[in-house]
Amino acid sequence: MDCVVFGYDDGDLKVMLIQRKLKPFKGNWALPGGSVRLDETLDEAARRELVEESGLNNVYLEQLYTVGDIKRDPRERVVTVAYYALVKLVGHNVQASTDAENAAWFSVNDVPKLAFDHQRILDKAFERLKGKVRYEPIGFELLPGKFALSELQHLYEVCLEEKLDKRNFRKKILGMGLLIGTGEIQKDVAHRAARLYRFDMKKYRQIKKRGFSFWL
Amino acid sequence: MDCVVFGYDDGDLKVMLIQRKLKPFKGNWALPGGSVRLDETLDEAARRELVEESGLNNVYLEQLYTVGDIKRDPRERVVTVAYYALVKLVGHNVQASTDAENAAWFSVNDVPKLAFDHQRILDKAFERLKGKVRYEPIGFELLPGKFALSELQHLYEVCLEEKLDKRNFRKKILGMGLLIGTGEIQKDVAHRAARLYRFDMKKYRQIKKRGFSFWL
DNA sequence: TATCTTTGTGTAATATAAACACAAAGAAGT
DNA sequence: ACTTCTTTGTGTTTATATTACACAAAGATA
Repeated sequence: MDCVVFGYDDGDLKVMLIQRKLKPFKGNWALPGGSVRLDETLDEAARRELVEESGLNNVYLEQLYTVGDIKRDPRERVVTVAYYALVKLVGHNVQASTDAENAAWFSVNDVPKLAFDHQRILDKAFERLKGKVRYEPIGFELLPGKFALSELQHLYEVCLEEKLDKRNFRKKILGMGLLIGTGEIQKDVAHRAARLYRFDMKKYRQIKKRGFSFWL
Repeated sequence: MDCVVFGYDDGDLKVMLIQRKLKPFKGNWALPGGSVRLDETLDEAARRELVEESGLNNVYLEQLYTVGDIKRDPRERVVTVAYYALVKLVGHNVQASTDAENAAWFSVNDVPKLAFDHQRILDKAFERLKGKVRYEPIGFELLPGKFALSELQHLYEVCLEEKLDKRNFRKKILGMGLLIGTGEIQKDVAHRAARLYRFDMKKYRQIKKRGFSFWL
């Protein structure tokens, strides 16, 4: 079980990596992961690992795919189920390192050489995120509960690797009626403060049942 | 490893099932599947199973997801990687049964009670097919090499579970420039014979690289 | 020759997406 | 107090894509 943990911080999409302390690829950076216990489902295992390695609870988690190439682990044949997670870095004050393991966040576009086939898994996870962020409102999982529209737009630009038009973006996202103005505004910014919104997940789930589809 | 094998025949989307000869769920219908050997990748295992159980070679095959619920097999904890396959039933004259196993094709909308959690897997596979058929040209994997536009449209209607407008469908699919008229027409039909087309996979792969995206 | 089913074709109306610029808020510096 | 700077917030026009819709002719059958 391996997990690609994405976070968004400082206007940049990050991924959490840990430095291996054990033999194959010792010292290399790798995706956090572990073994699935006999008394837990795959999803439970992924969630447990996430708590153990990052202290993060209650995050968006989704199965990615399963890799079973014969030589992916030099020692023996290892099949791994890969997951990816989206976590709210800002404000959550994540301790990236637990267990005395060396863990850190890297920009997805500037990742060191990874152990095993973890780069391939990371690529696949990013691709999935890129595809899914358009038709499911998962981008919000990476932002704090309250955010400015410009932050949301920038997140989308990073995930999609493409520039978006400000007015069209706002028209579309506000037109869906899923953002609620909190009445609050940004603080401690060196320019005009933007209004803060939150995503109305409850409403989304309701209208989704009635055939609404998110699209950006 | 389990595999959801879809076929399209008689204007209907079918799925291949085998009747279990062994203990848990003996006599019940189930998805074809088997164990992954130590010297083969997951994809190879799926392909091998497919040949063994249906004689089918060279089919579209894709990993679906991995299920690891604790009690899905009453005997012990079994994790299975589910695949789905799209096969050209018409003309290929598939022997659905090999191995003295009892195998048969069922309409996806009229499936008997399945062993294990196979109904869930089937549902998930159908959902994936439904989603993917719109943005990847995988529908053609279910049709014979040469087909009439009305057949293609009907296949899409079955996969998407929605009626399509004939003129708009033809406009769009022909407009992509990926169908080649073979010059041939239908034979042995009790009405005006339709022109036959084939899908230009080579061209698709080329223009896909240049950013073209299939959409229906 | 009449009947039946299915093919093959175009246009107008509507909806969606894309392109585009500027005034005002508010913090920082002078 | 004033100027400068960065960022917010807002509509309209144009182009493109999607939807809705009907009928003549092909060819098999009786």
